[in-house]
Parts: sequence; structure tokens; C-alpha cells
Amino acid sequence: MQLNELSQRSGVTPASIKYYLREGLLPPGEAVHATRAEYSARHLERLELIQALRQIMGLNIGQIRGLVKMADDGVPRLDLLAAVQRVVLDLGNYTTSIGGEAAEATDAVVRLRGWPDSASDARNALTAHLELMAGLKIPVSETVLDAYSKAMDDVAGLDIAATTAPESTDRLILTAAVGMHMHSQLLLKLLALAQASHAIRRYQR
Amino acid sequence: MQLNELSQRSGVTPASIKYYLREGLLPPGEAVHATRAEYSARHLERLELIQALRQIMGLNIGQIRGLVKMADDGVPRLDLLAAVQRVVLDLGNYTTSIGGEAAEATDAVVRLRGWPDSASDARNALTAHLELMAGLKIPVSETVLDAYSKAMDDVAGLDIAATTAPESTDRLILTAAVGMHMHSQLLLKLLALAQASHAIRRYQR
DNA sequence: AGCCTTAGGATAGAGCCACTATCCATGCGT
DNA sequence: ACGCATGGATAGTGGCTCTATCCTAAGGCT
Repeated sequence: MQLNELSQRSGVTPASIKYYLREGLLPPGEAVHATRAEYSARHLERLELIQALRQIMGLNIGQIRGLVKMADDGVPRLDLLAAVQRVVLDLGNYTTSIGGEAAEATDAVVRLRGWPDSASDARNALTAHLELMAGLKIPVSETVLDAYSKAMDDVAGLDIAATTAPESTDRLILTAAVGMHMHSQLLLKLLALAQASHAIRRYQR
Repeated sequence: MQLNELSQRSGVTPASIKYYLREGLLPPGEAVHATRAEYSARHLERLELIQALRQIMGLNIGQIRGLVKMADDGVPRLDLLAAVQRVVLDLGNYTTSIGGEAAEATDAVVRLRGWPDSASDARNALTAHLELMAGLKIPVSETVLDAYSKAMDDVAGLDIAATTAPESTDRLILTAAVGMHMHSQLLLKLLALAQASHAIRRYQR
């Protein structure tokens, strides 16, 4: 298939496809000769991935490029999942200082939940976030952390169990990202409803 | 105090303050005469609110305008909190159809948790989100909804209890928005860590 | 009283992002 | 052999959040 057909099948305009090619999100088609290139099902799949990451998750071009580069480089699955987490759950842009109360709180949570005691983006992000909250004078008691982490442990168990092995790396990213996003959003909607319910009970009388 | 001092005390450049005035985020200062206006502590507080909503929460000007308009119009506290939720937890932009499986699932959750059975943005958002997930063929079992909602119910109870009564409407918005945001982000970080932990257990062997 | 500074108002420009449109030489398909 | 689509390059668009410039008017210091 060539550009026009790819465009029609994916619903992405040719101009945008060219843009994605330029930005390195979409690998170039196999050049039949100077002015003709052939695209495959892989390109279609990639375009679907790009569409989902842009429109559903709201990722920017740079973030998407990072993910698809990893896919093209064939990095291990766990690293890929970690990268997806980083952009979908917004774990990036954090600077963690070593030690400190926040780090201890994080360690305590990890021990309490029996999670593997290894460094990770998620762990750094958690520590950094606790530091941020401490800086903003928003207290996070051990009780709260305990309750939150228990809840998330339960949720994560269900999430991971529901993840099925995908047939291609692009599909892995797609299902993992969409799944993570949808589940975390679901959690936030439930939180909103729960908060609203508690607020009504508390204030409306 | 006048423009320059307001700028220095808030850390916002005069040009940006003018922009906020133009956009109606900041009420005009009390005009001493044609070319001089006096700003008060309220303006400083408002600027801090705007800064936080922009930089920490990433709200856009339109969303902030909506919130501060409500504050200036003196709408009831519960409505204000609902509006804060809408922008902070991203409950807007949803179209819900009446009835359907998703609505039933939402009703079931509300009954199960003993939450007040009233319409709300949060409830609509939840229903719409469940519809979206169904459309994407991401199954959400009753078990999952039960576990998630229980977790969020516990969390919300702690959240609301931690909310202290603020002295001004701007402060109410600020503490509510920052608190909501920080707590929801904390949850997401914990979710990330929990997921990573489960994934390691599952895949790394 | 006179002049320098600064406020406020209006308008235009900057910088970023994700496209989108135009232009051009090329060469396949009919 | 010739029209039309292609790849490649480059420039433009529109939305958003500022930021900079200009201008007039007036306060206040001397």
C-alpha cells in the first residue's frame, strides 16, 4: 500500500503522515524507487498507536517518539512497560534527593506491602511527590499512605492480571498505555464521586 | 499597593498581571484616578491562586476564569468544590447517554458504597468513562469496580477529613484544588509503583 | 511650577506546538 | 508520452500564554 491508501485506511491525512515520517514516529516506507514507497501493516499499526497516544492519552510528539524508538530498538518488555508508565502516569520530570523523610516513607510503604525493593521511576516519583507535598505543607500520615498503598496494591493486582500478552510490540504499548490510562482515569472518577459523596454528607446539612 | 509592588510581592511580571486583568482573572484595582489604581491583599491572594492553578495543576486561562468567576459570584461551597473537581480531576467534556449498562454499573457502585443517590458531574463522568472503556473493549468486572470503589471510598474519607475550613473563597479553591491534585497524583504514583511491583513478580523470572 | 517616572490601556509580537498547505522535480501507469 | 500522485522540502496556520512597545496622563519630588 502507498501513502494515499495508508491515509484512507488509518484516517490520518497524508500531510500528517508526512509530518510523522519527518518526526521519526513512523518509519519510512520501503522505497520502491525515488518517488514511490510501499507501506505495510506495521505502518498502519504504528499509526493507530500514534493516534491513540495523541488523542486518548494526550501525549506529545516527543513522548511518542521516545516510546516508538524503544519499540524499534527492541528493548526488553519490562523496560518498555516502565517507559509507558513514565509518560502515561506522569512519572517524569522528578529530581529526587537521596535520603530524607520522604525516602523513608517510601521505603516503609515498600516494606509494608512486600513489594520488591528495587529502584524504579515509580519509586523515585513517589519519593519526589511526597517531598513536594511536605514542601506544600500537605500532611500525609502513615495511616493515609497505608490505606492508599493497600488500595493500589489491590488494584494493581487486578490490572496486571488483566493484561494479556500482545502479538506485537506496538500492540503491547497500545494495550498497556490505554489500559493504564483508562484504569487510572477510572480510579480518579471513582475518587471524585467518593469525595463528592463524603463532602455532601459532611457539609450539606 | 500598586502594580509594581503587586508584581514584586507576587513574583508575577507586570506584563502578566496586565494580561490577567485583561482576561478577567484578576479584578481591576480600585482606581484612585485615571492612571493610578490601588491593589489589595485580595489581589495578591488571587495571584497566588492563579499561579498555583497554572503551574501546579496546569489549568488553562479559561478554566481558571471559570473558577474565579464563581468565587466572585459567591456561589455555594459545595458547588465550588464540584467545579474544582471538574477541572482538577478532569470530569468535563463528557456526554452521557441515559440508561445503558454503564449507568447501571454506576448505580450499583453508588448503592454498594451507600453513597447519596444524587446526580453529579462525578457520577456522569464515571458513567461516561465506563461507556468509553466498554467501547474500547476493556472489561471492567464487578469485582474490579467493587475493589476500586472501596479503595476510593476509604481514601476519600481521609481526604475530606483532612480538609480544613479556609478563611477566604480563594483560599478554599486553592487548598481544595492543590489537595485534590496532590492526593490524586499520590495515588497515581502509588499505583505506578504497585503495578511495577506486580509486573516484576509476574514477568521477571 | 516643571519634569521625570510610572500607571494604565491598547495593540502587536514572540515562541511553542501540532499540524496543514504549497511547491517542485520525478517517474509510473495507462 | 503525459497526467497525476509521490516524496521531499519549506513555509504558513491557529491556538495559547505570555511579553514588549507605544502612548497619554498624572503624581510627586525638588
